[in-house]
Amino acid sequence: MTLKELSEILLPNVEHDRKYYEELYPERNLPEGAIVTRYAPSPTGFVHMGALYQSYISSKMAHQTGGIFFLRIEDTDQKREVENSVEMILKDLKDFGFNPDEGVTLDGEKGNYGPYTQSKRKDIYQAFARDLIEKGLAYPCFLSEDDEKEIRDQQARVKARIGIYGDWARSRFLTTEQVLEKINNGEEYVIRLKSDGNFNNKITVKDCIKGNIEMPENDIDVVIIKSDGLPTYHFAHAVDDHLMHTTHVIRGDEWVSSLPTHIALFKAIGVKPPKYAHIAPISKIENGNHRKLSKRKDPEAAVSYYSKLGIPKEAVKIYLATVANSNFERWFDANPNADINDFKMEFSKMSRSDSLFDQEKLYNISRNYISKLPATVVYDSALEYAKEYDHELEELLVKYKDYSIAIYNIERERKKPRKDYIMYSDIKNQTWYMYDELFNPEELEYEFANINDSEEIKKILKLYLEKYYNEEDDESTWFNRMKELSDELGYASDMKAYRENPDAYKGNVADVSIVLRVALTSKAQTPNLYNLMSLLGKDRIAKRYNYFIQK
RNA sequence: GGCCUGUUGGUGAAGCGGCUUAACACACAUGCCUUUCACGCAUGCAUUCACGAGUUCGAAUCUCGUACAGGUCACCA
Repeated sequence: MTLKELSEILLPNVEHDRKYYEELYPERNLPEGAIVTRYAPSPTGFVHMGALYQSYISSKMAHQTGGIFFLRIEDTDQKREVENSVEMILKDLKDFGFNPDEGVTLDGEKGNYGPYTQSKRKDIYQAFARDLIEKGLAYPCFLSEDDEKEIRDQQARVKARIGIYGDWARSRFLTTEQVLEKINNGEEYVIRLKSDGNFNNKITVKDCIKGNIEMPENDIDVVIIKSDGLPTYHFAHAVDDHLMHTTHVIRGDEWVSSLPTHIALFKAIGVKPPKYAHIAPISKIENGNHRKLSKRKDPEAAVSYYSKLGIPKEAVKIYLATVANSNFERWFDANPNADINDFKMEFSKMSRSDSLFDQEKLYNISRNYISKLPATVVYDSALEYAKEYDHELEELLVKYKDYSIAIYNIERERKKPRKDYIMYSDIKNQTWYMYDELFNPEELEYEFANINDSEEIKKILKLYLEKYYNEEDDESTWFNRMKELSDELGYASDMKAYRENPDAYKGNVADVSIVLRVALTSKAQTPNLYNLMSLLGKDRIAKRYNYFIQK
């Protein structure tokens, strides 16, 4: 019996042969230097920072070279599949603007190199596996789970390397007759690579990020087709990235140790491996040790965590860019008005070791990002946020659109804007007192400071309303009136004079202004009082002050 | 245990043989400015690049060893 015939018995029902598929997916016609990358997640739940980071780098590297970024779903382990994962992945990629040019998309598949879901490519993998069997580069293995355990135990006993290789790969030595007999007995089998590698040989792989990595050559007879007929990750990677003409495989560095396997597989298939870029993980520190950010253990690892907080997507992107390329921040400072997509990302600037996820830094970036936004954009984003997470805020924003925009505009659209909000969930905490619906004096705690005697407070408020407040005043007039008020009541209007001789006064204009501020908003710290007063208007000011005067 | 990788301040890190008495940013601290806060400005914050040895006129940068950390050794990706 020929090997070809054997391959047909081993993998029956294969529709096409390898040659057919090679012709189906010709070389891509791309400009010189264009990079083809992919993001190839398993559908196992929500997207976390590490995955987002990876997809960012992949899409960026492809797009800045005029290449292709595609999405492939690696669902060859059906036990681990989580429902709706693909939808979640797609949504996050879209929200962040890491749109795949090809592959699985919201409205079906796109591109000429599909299918892009591995479970739909079974025939392709089997065609390639048949080809390997035919060439004597792969063989069926009938080792059961128990057999493998026994081999492992024995290897441990004699201190040999663990694995199915060399003489340990017992099914390698089966005759065709024995193979046929086992099949007839209904024994299950997998297809393994018949490795011709030597562990004592060294191979060198040039990683785009980590540089040259020297490793022993693979001599393990890795499984390429599982007993359910689906490929292992390793084999699917080799076949898919060959057929889809991926130029750069960008993935987490937990994969570097399987590099020898992958190199061996590409060699068996007879094609040149793609370039590899293994990115270091984003970690957190726990009990003094670095630990990769985990989907299960770290809620702050979920991309959705930041949506709930109202951190703008752009800010997250900027943060990821600073982690990805150490020179990004410099560039961003130098080009404050540039589109961050114009930044040229480079593999050579990526860290070889893991980075600690720095929430403070993310928040700082977010704060700066929001501070530079025009008030109308802050409004739109806040509304979008409120619609999903805060309906009370949503109602207020809808009802008082222009008013809200005016609030956000206080000390905003200028060179050095205020930086009040880190995230959209901060907005209500910092502006609630501007809305009568949320301002109920009976329930408030007023944060009076130096001046807290209620008679004195009454006196200040009363005099201010009667004599010094005028809605028409511009800011400097308004401030001068406050100074006059201070003088009349024995508070220093000149801070320098006060500092030189504090005992000569009851206090100073700052103390007085705090009374006016707290009585109006209940808070000791607010944006510019003049602006707040202008927005609240005469009637509301009088109403809020009279609450104290009549108390 | 084998194989691979990494280790620069509280954090992200730059630097990759002399221009480094270690850049920049975040955080922190102090002061100034100021009607509060925030902003802004100024200053401070690693005598030293895990440790030890070696190469060199010269090392954070090259080599070796040690320690520590991470990854990986599946019919999971």
